[in-house]
Amino acid sequence: MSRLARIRAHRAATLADVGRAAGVSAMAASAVLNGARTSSRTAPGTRDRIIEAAAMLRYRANAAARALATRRMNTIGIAVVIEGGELNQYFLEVFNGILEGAAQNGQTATIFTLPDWSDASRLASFCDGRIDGLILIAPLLSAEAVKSLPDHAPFVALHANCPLPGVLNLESDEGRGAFDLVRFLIAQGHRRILHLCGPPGRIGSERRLRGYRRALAAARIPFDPSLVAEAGFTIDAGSTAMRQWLARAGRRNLPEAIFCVNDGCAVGCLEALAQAGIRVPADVSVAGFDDTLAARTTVPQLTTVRQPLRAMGRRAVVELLARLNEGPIGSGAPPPPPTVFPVKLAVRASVRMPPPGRVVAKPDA
Amino acid sequence: MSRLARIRAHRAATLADVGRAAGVSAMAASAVLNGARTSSRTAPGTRDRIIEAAAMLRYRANAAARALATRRMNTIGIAVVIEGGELNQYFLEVFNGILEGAAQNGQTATIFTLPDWSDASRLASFCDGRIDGLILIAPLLSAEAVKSLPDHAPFVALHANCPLPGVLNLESDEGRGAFDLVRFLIAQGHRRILHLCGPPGRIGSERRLRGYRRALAAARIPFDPSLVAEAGFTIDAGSTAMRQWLARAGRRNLPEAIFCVNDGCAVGCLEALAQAGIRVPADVSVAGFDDTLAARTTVPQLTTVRQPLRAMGRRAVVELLARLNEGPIGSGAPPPPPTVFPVKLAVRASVRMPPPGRVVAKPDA
DNA sequence: CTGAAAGCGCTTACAG
DNA sequence: CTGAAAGCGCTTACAG
Repeated sequence: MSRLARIRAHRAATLADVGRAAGVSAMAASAVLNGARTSSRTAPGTRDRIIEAAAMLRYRANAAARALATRRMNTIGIAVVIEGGELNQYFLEVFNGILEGAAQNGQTATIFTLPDWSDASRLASFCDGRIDGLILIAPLLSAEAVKSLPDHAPFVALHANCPLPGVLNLESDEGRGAFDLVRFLIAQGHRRILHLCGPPGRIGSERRLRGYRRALAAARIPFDPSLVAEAGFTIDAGSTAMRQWLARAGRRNLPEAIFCVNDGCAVGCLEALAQAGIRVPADVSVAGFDDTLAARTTVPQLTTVRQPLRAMGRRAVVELLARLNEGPIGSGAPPPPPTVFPVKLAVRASVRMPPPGRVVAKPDA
Repeated sequence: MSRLARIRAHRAATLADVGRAAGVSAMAASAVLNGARTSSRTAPGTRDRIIEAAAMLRYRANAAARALATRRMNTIGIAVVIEGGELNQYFLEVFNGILEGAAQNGQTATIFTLPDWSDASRLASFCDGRIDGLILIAPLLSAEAVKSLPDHAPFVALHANCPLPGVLNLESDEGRGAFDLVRFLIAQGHRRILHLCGPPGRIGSERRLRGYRRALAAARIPFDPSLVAEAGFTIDAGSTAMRQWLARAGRRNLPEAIFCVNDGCAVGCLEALAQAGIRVPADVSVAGFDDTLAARTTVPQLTTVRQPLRAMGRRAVVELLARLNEGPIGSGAPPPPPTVFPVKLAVRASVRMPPPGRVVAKPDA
């Protein structure tokens, strides 16, 4: 196809076009423009002519052709479930990290959204050459389902619900975070602490609940089952659960503090409290978990537990690329040991501080 | 390569593998498995054998090879600037819409993040076959810069700062939204209305400011330049601007209402007011713009102007695909007329309602 | 230092 | 109804 015809058809210039313009073969052009290894094999004069021709024609190597030849698309896939039709804030933070990591490594990221995790074959269908590997965001997959996934693309998971064969799992020390947070609430003088917890069967829910119970035990505060109410990870879940709890327990039995399973839940909780005319933190302290953007957009801002979600996203990319370069591991392999990221208390205005001068008993002294 | 060797190398099965297993040519397999047009050209028995073989081998058409042959990757690119290292809430809403639209049309989406809009050649480098077209999110590009973009991939913009040659621009009726919002504030009895505005030179800032001024004029309220303070589109910008305004004007000169250029700015404004011990809406009403998630995570929730950001994201996908199928338009073409989406007032608790029974003068009666 | 050849895995006319 | 051939645009050995 002539250059003119190509322009008519609005096609991008090819290596052959560049070669022709520079009076060399497409191959020589390839070596100069894209070859890392053989970049010095070309004579300087030829080299310059090729580079000039490429610039003039605005040559860009076609990614599909290159991928076909090299078996690398330089694209990372991200599989995430959209709940309630919305990407949540947790994902936004992780995603920021993944994008950073990808950019640093010359990769781009493609998103695959799923209605739920029930259909593992949809995951398999993503591994068709569009991506080199896949990051699973908080997957609710069984080990069995993972075995049916193709083994020519590596997988890395963030906050997987259970160990997955051959899939590296990045998690954070949620139990510790919940423990530290509740211990902090106790240190502020609170003893009657309501926990709006997540759905059962979710590892995140369970770890946070266990951290709550351990902190109570450490302070010798007896566990009161009526102070645990099932909510969930969304704003709606938080506001509904809080409203129901208030209706049941009555306003006179207000807890001193509320530990919500995540920031979204805490936002809903704040909403329900505001509607009931209950002030935060004057009447009751509220805390969340995750330290997503939502924790800084509430007024008062939320005391919460910071998960290093961006760092985890970046790390997921690095691990994926490492696996890609190592070659396949095989889904018959045992789950690699998870990588656990530390968490950190983020103290903000939603928790009432003890009045100055008042001596507060150390919870675990 | 034999099937065994392929397994060893962890390669996916190819059309040739499927053909071999079914005793037909790769071509026949292609017609059955991927051919839309010629799906009935194959004899039923052959057909079944091919389908069975494909299932057994877990065949997936290689996307890179298919893209090379068809010139379609079935992937949409999204170009967005990350400010302050973070994707903002505006983008999250638009992105949700794009993902929905993409999923409905069998497309996936790839994100390209930019540090700023100064380097149009980076945009060009995305159009290398990885994507079929590009959606520009709030681009700050000159018409000149757009002319240097390749014309073998279509572009669609959301909230472009100026008309872009050959690029469809989706915008919303921001001026009208600001007018309606400020008229509403006036209808609630407010006359002294502070506007925390956006940076100059940004079309969004200017349209909102103009809407504000038109609403004042319609109610015969004289424009007071000391009631406009430059803030910006972020939480920090809002809180800084509000703090400075309070320091300058003094607490005795509090406005009756504050119209913030967007929700993020309003969150910052609420923060500054809370720190100063000023109650919302008892002491002052506050309103935002955009109706992002942040508008529902503040206490009290924000009165704001709803932009149909998700619908706009979905539409961007549809328009892009339409252009893709029509064939190229050429960057010499004049900017197509923009598509303007309607906006809608979202009334929430952050604006004080007039006491019941009190008669409020209609602002434009 | 340079080019002709083969191959990546698919699709699209074109023959039979 | 089915297959052999050519081509998409690149890279990777292999000759000269």
